[in-house]
Amino acid sequence: MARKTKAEAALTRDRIVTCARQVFSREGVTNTSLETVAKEAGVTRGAVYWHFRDKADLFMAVRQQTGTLLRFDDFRTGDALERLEAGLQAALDRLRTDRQALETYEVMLWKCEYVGAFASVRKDLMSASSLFLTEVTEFYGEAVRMKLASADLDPALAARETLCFYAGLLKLWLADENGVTVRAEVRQLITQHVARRRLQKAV
Amino acid sequence: MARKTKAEAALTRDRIVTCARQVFSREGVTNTSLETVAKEAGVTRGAVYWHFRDKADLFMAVRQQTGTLLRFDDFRTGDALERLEAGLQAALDRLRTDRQALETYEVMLWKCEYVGAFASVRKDLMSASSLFLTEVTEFYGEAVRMKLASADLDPALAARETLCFYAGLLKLWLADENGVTVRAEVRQLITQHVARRRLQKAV
DNA sequence: AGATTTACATACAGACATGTATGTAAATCT
DNA sequence: AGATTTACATACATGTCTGTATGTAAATCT
Repeated sequence: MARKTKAEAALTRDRIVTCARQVFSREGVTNTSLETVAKEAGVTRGAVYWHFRDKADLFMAVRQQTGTLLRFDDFRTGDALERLEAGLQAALDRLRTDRQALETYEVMLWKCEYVGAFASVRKDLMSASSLFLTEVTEFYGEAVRMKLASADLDPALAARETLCFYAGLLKLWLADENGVTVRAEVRQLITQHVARRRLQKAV
Repeated sequence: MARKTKAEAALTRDRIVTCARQVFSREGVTNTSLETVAKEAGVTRGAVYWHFRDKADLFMAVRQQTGTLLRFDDFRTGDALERLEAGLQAALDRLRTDRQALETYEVMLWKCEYVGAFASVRKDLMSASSLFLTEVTEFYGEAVRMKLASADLDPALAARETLCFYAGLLKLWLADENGVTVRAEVRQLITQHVARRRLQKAV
């Protein structure tokens, strides 16, 4: 077949990744055949196997294309607890407004089996959790030092609770299609969660 | 083949369910073939198809065999917050001590794609979440009435936060094989989560 | 300008899973 | 005791997916 320009090839690759995400989210990772992805992208499996080693590799590309939801570095203003809340709110905001992010995370949390080649992805997720813990522990440490939070707040333990809260919130938010469980009140939920750690400000 | 007694047949069915759970947890639901399950159980696919319509049906049986983790009704002593905590602790205790429960929940949370015939299972899980909300909202309502918690604690909102916490805790606990993220401190985590809702008892 | 890659499409070979149809001997029913 | 189910095992028919091998015309390199 006629060889494509490097730029065209990059576009093809990107189309494959985008379509893979959509098919994954419709049919689940294990059930999607590379044939389906290829057709959706207007190419053949030849193109898919040219750009990616196998389905697991393609899955990694889907994750990378979307990137990470939570980026506390984006928030530099306000006290530690305000920055923590801003980061969490922004993550959930992105799910609400960015369809790509929504699809990717729905695949990761509800439509993927972490087995075989995908077991390593689960370890990745746990590494991300460890990073989360480090960052949030830092926030709580600062909050205690600045007297925003009670002196007997254990930063590491509180961070773990926040991690659980966040993980569960993501998972439930994605599944809560009619909004009755958590979707309608995400904002308040996050605000309240952080506020509960603040001194003298029971909610 | 020689017909089995009703009792023998029931044993066969149970063996199939047990083996299905193990294979699911090893290979993921989508990747397990009924042939593998059958072999593991010492029968042929004929037996599997006799007892179950298809893989989804078998999956339901696996869930039913294990039952539900969280049963607040088991705890009748203590105040509302104590009963809530006892329920949560018991659920995580069961994961720790009951291998069957552990396998089932690992399958449900990490090794199953909620797509196609399994989409309805996700709705089941969300229904269970609604029930959780009802029960926990009741606990918090009682806590407020009994002055265990601040009067401006919103029971419904607090219950949603607890739901997120619990969902995330389960998921992370199951993935945290080396215990660094949450497994080592589950007990404290739960205690702290509930305690934070109690008046005058910051942790 | 010629040599070499590249970016795919096409073709091939094999494995594997599913659902159903059929067979059968013993358990259960009447 | 005979008729009927039952609890499977066996056999069949079919579809689907994977990975690789090969072909090819145009980009890119020198």
